[in-house]
Amino acid sequence: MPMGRWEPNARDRLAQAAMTLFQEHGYDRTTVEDIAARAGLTERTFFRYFTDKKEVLFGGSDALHERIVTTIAEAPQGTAPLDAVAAALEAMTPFFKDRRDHVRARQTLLAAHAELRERELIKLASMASAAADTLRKRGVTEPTASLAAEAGIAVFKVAFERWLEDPKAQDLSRHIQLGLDELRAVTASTGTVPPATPPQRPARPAKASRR
Amino acid sequence: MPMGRWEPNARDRLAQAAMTLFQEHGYDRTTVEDIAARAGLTERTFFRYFTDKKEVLFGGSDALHERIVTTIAEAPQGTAPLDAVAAALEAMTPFFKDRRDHVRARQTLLAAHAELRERELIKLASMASAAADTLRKRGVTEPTASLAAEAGIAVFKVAFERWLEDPKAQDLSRHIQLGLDELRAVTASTGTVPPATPPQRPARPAKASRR
DNA sequence: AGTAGTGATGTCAGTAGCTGACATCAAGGG
DNA sequence: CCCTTGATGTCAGCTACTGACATCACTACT
Repeated sequence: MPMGRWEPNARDRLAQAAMTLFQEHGYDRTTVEDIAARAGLTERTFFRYFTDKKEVLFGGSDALHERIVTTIAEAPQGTAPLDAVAAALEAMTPFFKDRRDHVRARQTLLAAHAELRERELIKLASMASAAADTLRKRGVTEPTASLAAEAGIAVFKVAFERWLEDPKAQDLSRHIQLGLDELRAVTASTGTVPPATPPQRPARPAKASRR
Repeated sequence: MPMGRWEPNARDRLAQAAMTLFQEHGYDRTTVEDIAARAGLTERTFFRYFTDKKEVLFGGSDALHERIVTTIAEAPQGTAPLDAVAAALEAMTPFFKDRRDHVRARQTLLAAHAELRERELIKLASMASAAADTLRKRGVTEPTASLAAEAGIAVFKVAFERWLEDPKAQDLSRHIQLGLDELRAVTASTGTVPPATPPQRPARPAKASRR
């Protein structure tokens, strides 16, 4: 069984080399050439696999993207938009399960580099947009589709962050559920008519005010 | 009254020069040197005012940021989190009023350049984060604060987009109001129980490759 | 077998975004 | 009148990224 002319999995090798070097020497003190060299390739080849130096940290995002779309597309007839989105968020969790440490290391990098956070945000936005598209194909109209999708991503962002920090290490899935509940609570009973009964959590007892 | 040694408003001149050149020749065929030259300055000086070539398109964002924070901080005691955020969104609208054409031209640029959209997204995220901080100072706990803030930004994104496309040219303010209402509708009455009546017909699950 | 094609990679040269270090020079204060 | 200061200019350099072209093992077809 002759091996190919080149070592296989160039893409993965590059991604791994990058992650290692970023952690060892920091993001900006690692040049693309360094990464390529460590993977046994050249800079030019790196840019054939990744459009960007940043992109090397976002390998799994296509798979996530697809998972979201198919999950929403396959939701049972009559599922409410936000429930379809919730199902999609749920369907994302396996990608992170048992990888909390790895994910956390990645987040540390993102926290230190705005350019990387920018990339993360546009990936999330692109997922929201795809989710909205899919909802629209199911007959959901605007602005409902976009709002359900964007709200879902908002929940995911918050849940994800809390999952990473959770000392009790509860499932991401659990945090998503909590986030959704909290979103419903936050949007319920507000607007022009204040609730008769104060919600929960009065840090400072205050008189009800209207707007 | 002798003028200063240099023409005043270097920053504004740079921003204007950039906008003009971007529209005339496109974003990436305009070099920073071009921009600086048109403003009667040098490339080096450009980078003293803007960290980035991209940043030159995001001049007003600090003012917006501040407006959000102060509006939330000054909301009456007892205002529900989402209502405080809604007030902040409302307070942003004057920045755009009567500038729809200019804003639209800017959006055209963003639409064509992912790097610019990334920057826009991180600005919005930073506003959400600031809004959440301010809510927290008012005694709102996590994850309520973050969710209210992120949901608010989600509403703003959708409202903003619809405002730009609205053939009836209704106020941004109006679109925000509609967005908030729709958000409340989307999050209400959902959860585990789907509605009895199915919505409209979905399109056939089609093969679509994104990205 | 011989040959032509294909695909992943390498080589090279060039552009432009961005930075650090240092120079300049008018305005204002003492 | 000198000294400081702040906005700008000059210069050199790094590196992310791109286009054009070369290479060369492997494949497929004749």
